[in-house]
Amino acid sequence: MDYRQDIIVTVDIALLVLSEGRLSIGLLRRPNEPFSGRLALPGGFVHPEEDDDLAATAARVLREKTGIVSPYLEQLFSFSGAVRDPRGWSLSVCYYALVPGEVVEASSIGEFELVPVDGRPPLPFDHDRIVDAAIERLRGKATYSTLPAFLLPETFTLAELQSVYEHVLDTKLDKSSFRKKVEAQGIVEPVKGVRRGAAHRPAQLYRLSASRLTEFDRRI
Amino acid sequence: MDYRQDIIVTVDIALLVLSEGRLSIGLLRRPNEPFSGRLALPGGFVHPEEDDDLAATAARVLREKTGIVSPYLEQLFSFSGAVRDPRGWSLSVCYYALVPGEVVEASSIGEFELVPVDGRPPLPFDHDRIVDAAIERLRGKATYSTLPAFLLPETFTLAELQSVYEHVLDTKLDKSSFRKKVEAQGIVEPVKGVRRGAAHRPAQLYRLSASRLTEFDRRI
DNA sequence: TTAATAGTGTCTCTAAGACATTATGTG
DNA sequence: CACATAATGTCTTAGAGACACTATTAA
Repeated sequence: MDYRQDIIVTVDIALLVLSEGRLSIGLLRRPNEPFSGRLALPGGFVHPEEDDDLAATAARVLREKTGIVSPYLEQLFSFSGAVRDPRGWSLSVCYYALVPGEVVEASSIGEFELVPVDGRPPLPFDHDRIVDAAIERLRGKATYSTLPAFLLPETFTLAELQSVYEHVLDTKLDKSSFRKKVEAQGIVEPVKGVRRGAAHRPAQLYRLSASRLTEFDRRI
Repeated sequence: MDYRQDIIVTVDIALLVLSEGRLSIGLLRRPNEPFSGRLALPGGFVHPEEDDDLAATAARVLREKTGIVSPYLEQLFSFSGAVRDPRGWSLSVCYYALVPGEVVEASSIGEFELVPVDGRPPLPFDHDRIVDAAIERLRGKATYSTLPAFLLPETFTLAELQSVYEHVLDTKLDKSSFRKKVEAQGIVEPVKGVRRGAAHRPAQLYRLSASRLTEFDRRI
């Protein structure tokens, strides 16, 4: 029995970066049809012989198309249907990646562009829905996890950490409350070194206590 | 160009029900190979001609295989890889459904079985991972949304609502605090009628203010 | 010294938790 | 009436928010 179906299976990746204080998305100019020449999310086909699973596909596609190895790559959602791709009934398993700005600047290649998510050009396929879903996921998890910290380099100051939460949640947070929360949840630990250079008291550097995502204590 | 790939695309559904006070999963005895005769999640192939998208596939498969039309059906995760299905490299887009016990009893058909999630038999494929992911999703959302209420019939008492949260979260909640929370979030509204029959004061009946999932106010 | 941000302390207010009290039905 | 659960109130405590105050650097 032949189980092959007429479904196009792809992986697309929403690469989120904080660039110049704005939440931005990584886009590539498409070299081929459909939508040749348009900016779109990096994506590609699954290579069953090469990829153990779709997470491997996502990491490979991101690496091959942008040169980036992301410290945070999570499955977002699978988008599907008859009309989202002009080639036919398609299924795109989408991932989102959070990357420090420094990583993008160090390893970006070719036709790669960072565009602020607000004010981005309309994207082909249903890529706008994908970007919106990625932002919503990031926002949602930001209230109860260390997720936004993955937009920062490995060490950071508490002011930088607060700032990234503020940008992601699009709100101002109180410095004292934020620090008390961070302290209570034990999500960061100080490292040797301070950030100096400005005309004020230097700031202690920290890193995440756990290298992977941690969720805050929650109760109903 | 032929975009067909050697990937088996299926949809599987984790049907969660509160049955006799225990969180349970709906299983079907498989009529065909692989794993013929074993209890497994309801699942099926995508029918591109018939299904607008995978959500439609999920609803159709659930209806055809169990007779159930679920009031809550949400995409869970896509599981993939070379080894999870003996037929080859496969991709299963999984959904989870929450259904009131009454709906299952009214419309179940054939070889359908409800099994408590604790103490279920080992499931074929990677269906145990899928069930675990569904429970984890339900638990996670229970702390900040009305999700557990979809395990109840349309009208319910506050004691029943509290009980379903307690079963899902596997914890005891304080009656007074729970009611204050429910009141503050405005997630339910009273309907005409009370639940009587026991030797004590009758309980007011309520329903969800919004027919769809609502999330509680959260802050970092 | 001044300006700027780092870092901490204090007060208030909201809400969760523990637990008591009143309300209202059935047997 | 007895008794069970519904429904509400009270007190305590934890934490968020607002904001003041001290600390430490570069210019």
